[in-house]
Amino acid sequence: MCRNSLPDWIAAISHNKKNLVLKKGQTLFTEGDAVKGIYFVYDGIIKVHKNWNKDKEIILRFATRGDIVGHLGLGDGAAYPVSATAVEQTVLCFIDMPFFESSLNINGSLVKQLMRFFANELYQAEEKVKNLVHMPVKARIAQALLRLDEQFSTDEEGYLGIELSRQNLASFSGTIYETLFRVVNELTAEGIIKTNGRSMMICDKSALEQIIALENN
Amino acid sequence: MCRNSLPDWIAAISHNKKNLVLKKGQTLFTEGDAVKGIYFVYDGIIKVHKNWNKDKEIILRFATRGDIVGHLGLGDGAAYPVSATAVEQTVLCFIDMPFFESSLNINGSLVKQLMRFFANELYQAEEKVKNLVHMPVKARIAQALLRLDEQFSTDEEGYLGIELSRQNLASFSGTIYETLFRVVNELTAEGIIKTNGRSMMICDKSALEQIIALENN
DNA sequence: CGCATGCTTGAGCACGTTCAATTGCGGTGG
DNA sequence: CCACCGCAATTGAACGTGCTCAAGCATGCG
Repeated sequence: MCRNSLPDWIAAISHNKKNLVLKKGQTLFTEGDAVKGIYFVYDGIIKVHKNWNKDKEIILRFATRGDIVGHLGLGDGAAYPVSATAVEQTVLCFIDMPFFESSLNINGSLVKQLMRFFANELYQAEEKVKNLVHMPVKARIAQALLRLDEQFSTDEEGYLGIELSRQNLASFSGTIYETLFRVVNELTAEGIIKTNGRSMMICDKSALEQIIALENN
Repeated sequence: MCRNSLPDWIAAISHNKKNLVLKKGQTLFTEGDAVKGIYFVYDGIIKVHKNWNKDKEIILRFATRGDIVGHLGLGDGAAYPVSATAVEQTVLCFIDMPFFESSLNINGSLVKQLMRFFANELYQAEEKVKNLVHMPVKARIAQALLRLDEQFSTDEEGYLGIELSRQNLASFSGTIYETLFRVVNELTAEGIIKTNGRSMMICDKSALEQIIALENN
């Protein structure tokens, strides 16, 4: 269903494995950590990000219920090339690599699903590359908001189902705190989004799409 | 061997399929084209790129002998999200999707290799995302040169085994023609690279690495 | 009550892009 | 053989976006 979920097979694999609970802000693994296995998110939100310079990071994606994390460990590298941190309290299950590999050997359909999943992830990543090169900040932020809107359903009032600090939103948009601020202010002033202190609400989705479209002519 | 090659299995699949020859500059497919199958490069170089605005593009990667092209068609989209164009004369073989899918069903090892390949591609793409966000142009160009150096072996004099127009190099570095120009001039003046009109030569690899390292502190 | 920490805003600056003008060169036709 | 044209290479100057830095507020906690 969601492009990022492998609902059934992984669930089947993982159902008798031990669960893991991460509190908000806790980190699951960090760039450079040795690959031990992969993780399957039952509930909550994990951000997958890359750091440099202590207070600079770029958030590549959010993993939520039904998503997997750490799958880059399936590549040739012996270490994770990304970090994973809980954005809110998250329950996940750890599948050690030997077990996972043997599941892959037994279950051909799982591998195919996984391959397809990777293909979609790659698509997303390359789209992001393109956007970073040719879109101005405001459009990137608009895009980021729309992606959040797709991925996280909204509550009854219409607020996004993810509570993201501005810092995180900035990192997800590929910009810095202050810049994100001014743009969010703009968008709020224009009546396109609003915030209730906790989360955000997109009031005018087509306005966001239009901001993005300006660059794609 | 090379992270981007699937030497044996695909070769086995493809050995009785019809070959295809593309002249320099010819395009294999364009963003939005319906996915018909995937391609396997026997010889030559294909650039995989995304376009917008007629004369603006970003080159995501180069596919060369042993690489596959069009594999994003394996994702959920019905259309290629990228374009593919020959940088020099290229021989490749087309494998239609039904045939390829059935090969995947028969040959579990192939799927696993492919999955691993995707994982590595994803790693590369995410690395690129990071670099675009936090590196200044000069460092990105240095990085681009090093990647070319890795991927394309050098001739007896030490020149890169790829003849890339400056326009292409700019697109690969995520910048524009003029900017690339000035930086290439700088690098030449500093004695780090040189050019013989056809191709380029990296004279001082560690100097390039140092330019990149300045940003990663 | 005072210090610390994070939010907010302002001003300046730098990098890289844009635009335009000039040069160089190869091909073509007179 | 020279003159002209066209296109790509090259350079210069100016502009704008978005980042940096730092000061002003607010909020919280000892």
